[in-house]
Amino acid sequence: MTRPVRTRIAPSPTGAPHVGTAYMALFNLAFAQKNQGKMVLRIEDTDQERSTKESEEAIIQSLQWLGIEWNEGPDRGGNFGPYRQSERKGIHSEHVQLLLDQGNAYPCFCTTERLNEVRAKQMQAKETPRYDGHCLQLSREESQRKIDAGEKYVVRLKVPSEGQCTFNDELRGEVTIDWKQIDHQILQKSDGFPTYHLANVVDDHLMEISHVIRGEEWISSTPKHVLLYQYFKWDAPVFAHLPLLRNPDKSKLSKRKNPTGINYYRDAGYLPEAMSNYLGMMGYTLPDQREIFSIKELSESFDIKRMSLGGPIFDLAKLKWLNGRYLREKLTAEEVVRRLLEWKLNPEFLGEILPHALPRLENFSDFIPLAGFLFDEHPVLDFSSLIGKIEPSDASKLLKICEWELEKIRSWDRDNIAQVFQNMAEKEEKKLKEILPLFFQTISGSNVSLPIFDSMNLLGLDLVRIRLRRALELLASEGAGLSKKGLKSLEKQYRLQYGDRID
RNA sequence: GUCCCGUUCGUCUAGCCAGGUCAGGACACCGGGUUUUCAUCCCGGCAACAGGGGUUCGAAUCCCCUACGGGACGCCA
Repeated sequence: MTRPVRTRIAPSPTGAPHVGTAYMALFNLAFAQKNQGKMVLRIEDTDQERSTKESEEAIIQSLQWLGIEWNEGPDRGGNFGPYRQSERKGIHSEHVQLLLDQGNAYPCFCTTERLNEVRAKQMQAKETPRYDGHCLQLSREESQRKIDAGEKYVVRLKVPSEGQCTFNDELRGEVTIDWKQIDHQILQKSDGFPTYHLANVVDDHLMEISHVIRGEEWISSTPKHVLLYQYFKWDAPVFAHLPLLRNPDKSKLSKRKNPTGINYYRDAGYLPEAMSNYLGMMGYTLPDQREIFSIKELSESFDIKRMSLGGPIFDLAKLKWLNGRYLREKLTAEEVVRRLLEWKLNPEFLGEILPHALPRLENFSDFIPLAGFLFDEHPVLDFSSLIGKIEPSDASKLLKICEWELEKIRSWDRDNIAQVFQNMAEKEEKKLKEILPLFFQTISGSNVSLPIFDSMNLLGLDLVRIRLRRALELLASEGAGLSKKGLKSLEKQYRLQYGDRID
């Protein structure tokens, strides 16, 4: 008897909703639907430092925008809850305890410093960095004494030191990895929260997930998961590792090189059905080679074996073409009008713009030239207007720093944005007035426009970022860009002056 | 560096598993037509089996090696 098909998507709520998440979700959904199964949304918020409620809400909202529906999740319940890992901490610790009792896991008291040293040494010796088993030598009594004395510790997975692990990947067949390559993975952090590996395996099992369909990046840690299933004496699910979406330079899709936020595409005026259609054709083609299809059509004929394994490059040009076809062929004129109104031509958004525009208006005709850039995917820039009186090389530097600094903003609002620029002017020992024209041009493509901080606030980080990048590209094409070396030294200097970057 | 995964036009891909069609389609690009402009639409063109070796009458397809690309190597997921 085969078990009912249950798939899951397990995003970590640590930032803006990512197209990669949507990509995986789409195929998990298609697979579940094709097999009369269910899809679960599980929020993996075991990283207490970075997880936020806002991010969780944003992820749920943007997946829904795309038309991706799940059967069970924190927002709608189900019989296998809770669906938020932070609420399952007790379950996870019980399982960690079980492993400790079995002797398949052990407490580790090593300091970060020691671990770094060991790692560095191994790298130098051209070995795969791996925990050296230092605390494995501790007797149970010794460990207990340390714990009782209040020493901080983590729990590590005991991994065989010889032999190899072979598991089956639904798309690639057998994959074999030496146990020697596998680290004694931390299962429980010193804050008592489980790591991904433990929580993921335990929850997948308890939620009766039959097929784990996830990104290729997980292949190398699958042996850890397989081992956990063995230790717990559970049947492992079927694993299928999908290719990763790529930047044009073939590296893993990243916001530094591509808009990766789902909301970017919404805000830039793409249709959700075009977006999910486009994602569906990354690495997959319907048996009849149709290019225009809905999630429902994708699901009806979905065959996971048809996935291609080479990482597809996320190409804006084709997405744009596809979106155009939806606009022209799939929607009626009335529907397009309605969508346009829903998008940005609604009283709420116009109402937010108006207070900034009104003092500058003499008649309605003035409105569009003034505020049009808020509706652009990005404005067309002109080199000499862009740099104005500023040194071109300074311009590149400021734009880059601005990008890094804006990414640090926890809550995107006018005041926090203004603060970034105040701070930047101070650190760069320039007057705000001197550096701002550059950003007026970058954001609006003009120096006759709305107040810059409010404009940025209205645009949102994603749309601001692409403008910064466009400006940077223009400068580079005029020979005023940052060289690889220049970027490196700028980053170093930046860290000193502004603190670490956030990725 | 070590291990794992991958590789068909610039890009997304069909074909591969069950060897035998001028390697097909789409985006982009170029050219032509329709359109009072532009866009749409239509027609045409450019363009790929990473390299080498094997198996075979025959290899994009099966096997091996090399190269290249990617991913993983965190008290992130």
